[in-house]
Amino acid sequence: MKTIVSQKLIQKAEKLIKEKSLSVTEPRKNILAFLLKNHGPFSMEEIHDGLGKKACDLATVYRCIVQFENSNLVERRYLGDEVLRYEYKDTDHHHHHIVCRICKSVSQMKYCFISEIEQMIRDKGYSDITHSLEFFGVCAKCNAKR
Amino acid sequence: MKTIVSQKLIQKAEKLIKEKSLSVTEPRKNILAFLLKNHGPFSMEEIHDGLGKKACDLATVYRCIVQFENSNLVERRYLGDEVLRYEYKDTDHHHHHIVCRICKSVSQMKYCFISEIEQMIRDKGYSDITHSLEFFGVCAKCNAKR
DNA sequence: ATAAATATGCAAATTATTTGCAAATATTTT
DNA sequence: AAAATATTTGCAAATAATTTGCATATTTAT
Repeated sequence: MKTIVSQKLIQKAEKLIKEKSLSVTEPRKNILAFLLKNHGPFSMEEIHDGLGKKACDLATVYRCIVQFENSNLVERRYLGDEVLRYEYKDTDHHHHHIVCRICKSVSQMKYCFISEIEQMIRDKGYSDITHSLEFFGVCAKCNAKR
Repeated sequence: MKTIVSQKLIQKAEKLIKEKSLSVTEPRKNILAFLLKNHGPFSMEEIHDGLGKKACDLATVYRCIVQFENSNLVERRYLGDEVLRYEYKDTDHHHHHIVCRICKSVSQMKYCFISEIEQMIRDKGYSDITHSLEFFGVCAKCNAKR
């Protein structure tokens, strides 16, 4: 997945990083540009590999991704195996994934109601469909405390 | 979360293990009985601790849980942190979870459409609600091969 | 341009998970 | 019911994933 990232994407990455008032460094620009170009989601290693000759240390990938996550630039995905993966969080394009249990291919899907979604997935030729759905929020007790 | 597990639950666990034609061992009975009694989901460590004096080796918990998962007795949950958790898979009670981002409390929820669900969660006093939804299946390409 | 603050690379530490193997337990066969 | 076979367990060691300390390099603020 080593891909050449255009100057344009590097600039967009830079802009996004600045908007979150993080310092703009080479590794951060490269990592974010990579995620802008390639949808993913990717594991830490895959991101590291994907940077190719621009590679920074793997520890730096970990540190950058954690920061991007905190800044809401990146979101973490869990796809059923034990690996956590990360992708650029485009606020305008909320979506979910269809993961093949066998070949692990990942394709994207627009959001809609569950049963319609499952039908859609079936229409795409998938079988044995299951899903994982979890909600996160701040509970009443914690809301009362703040 | 050390709880006394009744003889009844041990027997139910035994029955379930037999039905999957796995050999019935003390650690397996105890682990499954614990999951029958306590909803969870729990991490490997939490399960291990939960067994209390009946504790087997932590490695055994790992091995048993993997087998239960393969046999569809247990399902794995990802709740947004980096820990994988496991719970008894009751085929009659498909459900999802609401996880508090702050206190990490977990409560259960019956399945329904997303927007209705989110309203329901809001009604329970949660705020800042997000969710994670992924689908898994066998893709058309892989289906063609088998 | 310089000073202060922050991030990086590298190596080492930590943590989570898996594995090999001998002993123990469970299942199957007689 | 006992013996033979197969499977599982505990323990310790290995592996893999993630995090950390710290000196150096880079970035931002002055």
